[in-house]
Amino acid sequence: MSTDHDPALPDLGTRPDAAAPGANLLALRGHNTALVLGLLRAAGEEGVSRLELAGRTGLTPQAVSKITARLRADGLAAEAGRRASTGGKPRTVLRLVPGARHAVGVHLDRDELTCVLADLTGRPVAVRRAPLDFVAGAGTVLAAAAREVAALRDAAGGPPVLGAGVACPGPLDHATGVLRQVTGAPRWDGFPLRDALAEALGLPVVLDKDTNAAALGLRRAPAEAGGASFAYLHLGTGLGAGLVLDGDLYRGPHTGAGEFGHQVVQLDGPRCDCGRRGCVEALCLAAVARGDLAAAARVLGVAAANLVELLDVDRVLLGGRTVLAHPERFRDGVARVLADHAALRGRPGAGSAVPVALARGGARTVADGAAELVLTALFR
Amino acid sequence: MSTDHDPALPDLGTRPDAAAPGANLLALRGHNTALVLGLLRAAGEEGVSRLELAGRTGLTPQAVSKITARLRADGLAAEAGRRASTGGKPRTVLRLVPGARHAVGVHLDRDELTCVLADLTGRPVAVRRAPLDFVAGAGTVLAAAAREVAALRDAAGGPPVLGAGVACPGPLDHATGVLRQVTGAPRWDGFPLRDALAEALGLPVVLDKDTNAAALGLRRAPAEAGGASFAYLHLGTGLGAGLVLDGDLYRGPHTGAGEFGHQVVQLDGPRCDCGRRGCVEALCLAAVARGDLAAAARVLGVAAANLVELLDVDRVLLGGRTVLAHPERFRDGVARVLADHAALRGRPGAGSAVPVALARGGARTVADGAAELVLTALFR
DNA sequence: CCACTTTGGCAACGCTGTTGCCAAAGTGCA
DNA sequence: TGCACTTTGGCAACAGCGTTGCCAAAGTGG
Repeated sequence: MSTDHDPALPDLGTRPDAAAPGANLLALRGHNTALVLGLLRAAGEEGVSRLELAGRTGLTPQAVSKITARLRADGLAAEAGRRASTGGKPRTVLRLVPGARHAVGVHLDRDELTCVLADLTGRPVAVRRAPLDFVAGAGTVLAAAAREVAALRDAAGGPPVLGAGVACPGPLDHATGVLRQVTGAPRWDGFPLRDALAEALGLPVVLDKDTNAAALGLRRAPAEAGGASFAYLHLGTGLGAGLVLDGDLYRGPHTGAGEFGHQVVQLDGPRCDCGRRGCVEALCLAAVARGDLAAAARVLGVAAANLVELLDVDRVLLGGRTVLAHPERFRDGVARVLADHAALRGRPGAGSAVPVALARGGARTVADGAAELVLTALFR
Repeated sequence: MSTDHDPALPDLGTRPDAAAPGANLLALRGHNTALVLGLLRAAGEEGVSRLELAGRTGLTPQAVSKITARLRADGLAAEAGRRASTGGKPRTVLRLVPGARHAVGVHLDRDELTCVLADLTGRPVAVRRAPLDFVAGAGTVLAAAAREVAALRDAAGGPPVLGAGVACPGPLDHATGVLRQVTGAPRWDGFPLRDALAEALGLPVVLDKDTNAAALGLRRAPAEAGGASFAYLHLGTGLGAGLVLDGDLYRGPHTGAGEFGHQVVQLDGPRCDCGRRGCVEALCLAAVARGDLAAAARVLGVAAANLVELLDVDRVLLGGRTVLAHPERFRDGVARVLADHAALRGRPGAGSAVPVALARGGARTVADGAAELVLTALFR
C-alpha cells in the first residue's frame, strides 16, 4: 500500500493489471528480473552462470550482469563457486538464496487448518496444524489463522515475509477475494475473506481454491508436472481439478474453472446430489463407498481421459484424501484407462499415453501450493 | 527472413519466442504498438482519442502520441474528425485505416477450397470458392491454393498482403506446420504443409486447425463472443471445438486441444468408430441420422455443459454444416441443457446460464478466421 | 613464458516512456 | 465582445532500460 520503496523487498516494478496492460520501463525491468529469478530457482542448488542466463533469456550478457547485480545487492542471489573452464575464464555460478524471503501458505480445510512457512524455493521450513471448524464462521477461523501464522513466524524468525497465500474449498472469486455459496456454510456466502485475513495477519493475502493452489505448487517441479500443461485431480469428500495450461494456472473468467466433479459421464445415470444424472463424483464416490476401487478408478479415468483429449495436457496428477487412502490403485486404474484410449486413437506427437502420477506432498500438497500463490509473483 | 526494415509493413519489434522470453526495448515498443492497434481496431468506425487510448493502456498521453504518430506515418491509422468539446479543446478522433494492409485466409476443407482477402478489421473484401479433393494429395491442393490466392490478389490489387492463414481439418502441429494422421488420407501424414504453402503462395503462412481458426475469428466481436473465454463447437462430418481462454486461443502443448468429439458421455454406451463407447460425436450424429434433432441437441448440450463447468467459459458458439442445417433447433436444444444445469447448481457470479449463440459467418466462419491467424500478430 | 580463449565489468550510446512546459482550440460568464 | 478557464496534444529535456565497444581478469595449452 505504501508507494515508497522497501529495501527489504525486491522492486519488481509496476505490475500492470488486465485493464491497463501498457508496458513501461519499470514493467520491462520487472519482467526481466522475474524471468532471471525464475531461472535461478529452476536451477536449484546447481546454479547458473550469467552467460547461461543470457542464452536462455535472449538478453545480452551485460544486461544479465546488471540484473544479477541488483539481485545480489537485494540478497536474493549470490555467487557460489565456479564451473570448470572450457578454455578460458571459468563461469561464475549464481544461485538463488532460498532463505532471503519467506512466504506463508494457509490451507483452510473443513476440519483442519494447515500453515506452512516456505522459503523462496517453496520448500517448507516450518509447519503447523490445528483442528478447525470451518462452518463455525469467520470469527473463529480468522482468530485461528492469525494465531497459527504468528506462532509460525515467531518460531522461524528471520527474513521478511512476502505475504500469505490462502487456499480454501468451494467457489470463490480470486480477483476480489470473496467467498460465494460455500456448500453447507451459508454464513460464509459473500464474505470478503481475503481482506479480512490481510487485516488479521498483517500481511498481503492471495486467496484461491484449494485445487488451484495445489496445481500451482505442483508446477514447481517440471520433471513431475510434465510439460507446460497438466491437470491436478483432487478426490476427497468431493472431486475437483486444478488446471495449468501453457504454464499458467487457468482460473476462468470467474474463478470457476476446474469444476470437475459434475462432469456427466453417464447419460441418464444415477442421480447426483447436484440434481444432474451420471456425474463422475457421484459415480466415483459411490464405487468407493461399496469398496469397488477398480470401478472408482475406471470412472475417474474416463473423466480424466475426456479432460486430456479436450485440453491436450501432458500429465495427470492425482491427490486428495480418498486417493491417498489407496494411491496405487487409483493411479494404476486411471493410467489404464488413459493407455487404452491412447492405444485406440494415436495421440498427437509421441503417440503414447499421457502419464499419470501421484501428486507430491501428500496431505500437505494444498498448503505448500498456497505459499506458491505468493511466490509466483516473484518468478516467471 | 530479411533483417532489413520493410517500410511497407509496421515494425512491431522482435517477438521473443517461448525459449527466449527476455524483453528488450524493441519488444516493449512492439507490445505497446500492438496494444494501441488492438484498441484502434476494437473502436471500429467510431474511433478513439489519444487520451482515451492513454486511459485504457495505462500509458501516458505523450507516449500514446508518439506511438500513434508512428502508426499514422505507416498509414495504419488516421485522424478522423473531432469529438464534442467538454469545456476545452475537443479530442481528435483516431481511426484504424482498414485498407492499409490485407491478409489472406484459406480454408482447406475435404471437398472445397475457400479463400478470402480480408482487410485489417478482418472483414472480407473478396472471396473465392472452388471444389477440392483434399485426399488427392499435395500437388493438386497446392496448385489450387496458389491459383485461387493469386486470382484473389489480382482482383483486389492494392495494399501489401501480410501473409496467409490456412485452416484445415484434422490433427496437425501448429508450431512446425506439419500435418499428422489425417483420417482417410495417409499420404498427408507428416507433410510440411505450412512451408510448402509458403513456397507456393510466396507469402508467410500460419497453419492451424479449422476449429481453432474459427474460434480466433469469432473472438473479434466481443459482444458476440462474450467475455475473454468462450468455446466454439463445430458439428459437421465430425465434432470439434476451438477454445479461447483468457482472451487467447488455447492450442495445447501439441496443438491437440479441442478434441471434443470423443468425449465420453455414456459409460458403456454404443461403440464409436474410434473404439471407445459413448462418445458425443457418435451419439450426436446417430441421432441426427435418424432425424431425432432433439436428442442430438441434448447430447451436444450435455457435453457442452461439461466443458462450461470445467473451463468456466462465458459463452458457447455453434457452427458447422450439421448445425447450420437446423441452426435454431441446435441452439435452443443446447441452451436448454445449459439452463437446466445452471438452475440446478448456481453458476458462480451471475448465477444465470451461459448463453448459447450461432457463430457468425455461416459457411465462411473458418475462412474468415483463417485470415485472423495472420492479423492476430498485429493486434493485442 | 607467451599466445589464445572466455568471462564479465566499465563507459558511452540509442532508444524507450516520462515530465515540465506551452500553444491551440474550444466553453462559459461578464 | 472580451476575458478567464478548461482541455488537448506537441516540443524539449530527462531518467532509465538494454546494447555496444572496449578491456582487465583468469583460466588453458603449447
